[in-house]
Amino acid sequence: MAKLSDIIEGFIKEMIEDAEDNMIEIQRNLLAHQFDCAPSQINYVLTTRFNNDRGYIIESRRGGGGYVKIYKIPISKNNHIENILNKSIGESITKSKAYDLLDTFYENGMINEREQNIIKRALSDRALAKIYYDDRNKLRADIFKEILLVLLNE
Amino acid sequence: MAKLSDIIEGFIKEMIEDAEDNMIEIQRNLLAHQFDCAPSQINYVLTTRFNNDRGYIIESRRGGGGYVKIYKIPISKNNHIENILNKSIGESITKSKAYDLLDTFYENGMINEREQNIIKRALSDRALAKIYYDDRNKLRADIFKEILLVLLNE
DNA sequence: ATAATTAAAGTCAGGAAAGGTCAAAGTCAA
DNA sequence: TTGACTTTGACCTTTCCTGACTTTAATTAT
Repeated sequence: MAKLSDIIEGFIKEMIEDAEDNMIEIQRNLLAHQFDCAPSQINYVLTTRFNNDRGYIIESRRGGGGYVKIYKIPISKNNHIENILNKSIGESITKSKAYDLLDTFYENGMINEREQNIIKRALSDRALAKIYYDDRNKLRADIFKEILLVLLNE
Repeated sequence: MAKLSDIIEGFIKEMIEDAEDNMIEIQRNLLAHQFDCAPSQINYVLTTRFNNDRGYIIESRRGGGGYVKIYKIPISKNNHIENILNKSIGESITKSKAYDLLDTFYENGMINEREQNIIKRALSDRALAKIYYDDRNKLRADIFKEILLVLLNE
């Protein structure tokens, strides 16, 4: 008996395959109703199956006319970066390692100076100062991977 | 099903585009009647879509012969960012408010699309998912402010 | 002139329609 | 039988839209 989450995952993936632009828009409650499950299970599927490690970006809005958009980022250009995403960054990354990677990206012409500055600021200890040291590197990894998907896109 | 408020927003923006002096004058009740909605919905659209942060100024008069004037004001980059830094962000900022500001930056040519996407990813709920909801907006404000400093110095 | 009437626009609380969070309970394989 | 993964439900937040009530200004009647 395949697990429901797997079925929903497959269903969403098919929808994305069929879409022209690697993006779909769903309504959480509607989908939950189709699969006769709790709406929050849709969130579970999204966070476990459509996360940034797997190359997906999610955007959503609440309120009347709300929606959930799922983008699949095509990563073909450079598997070098794919490795970085999964191996060099992983669960956790220090500031200096992150900055090193960004320097490399800059030298390779993947990002310009201004982009480099923006990303460094976003990952800086100052920006993340409120987070306890133990958790900071994990958070930094999350933010970095999310940003990388933008750089990888196309 | 596009939301009515979005449709009204688009309609007003087109009117402003077509105007020579970046200013239009409307009548609230008339517009409400055109779109078959409550007059107060026009106010809702004005306050959510044509506010200061987005670079608009509203001026109106009640009573017979009343009117609503909407001005689009040209915003100078540094001034605008400083205002945002001082007034609109503060200790804490929601995702949707931050995204809204970024949309305005983009529309005014202060950032390009890729920069917009990078910053949106960095401030997304996904990137900050590990942080408990209550603290997330505070962290988002910290990161956003750091990033804005980069945009200021160029 | 003053008062009454009419014609605007503004405010605000609240309902409805979405999606989000988190912890507890359930399931299942090793 | 324990630990990882799944499922659920109670509660929360955001966004949209409306209607009753208020305020202000112009017009008309006295």
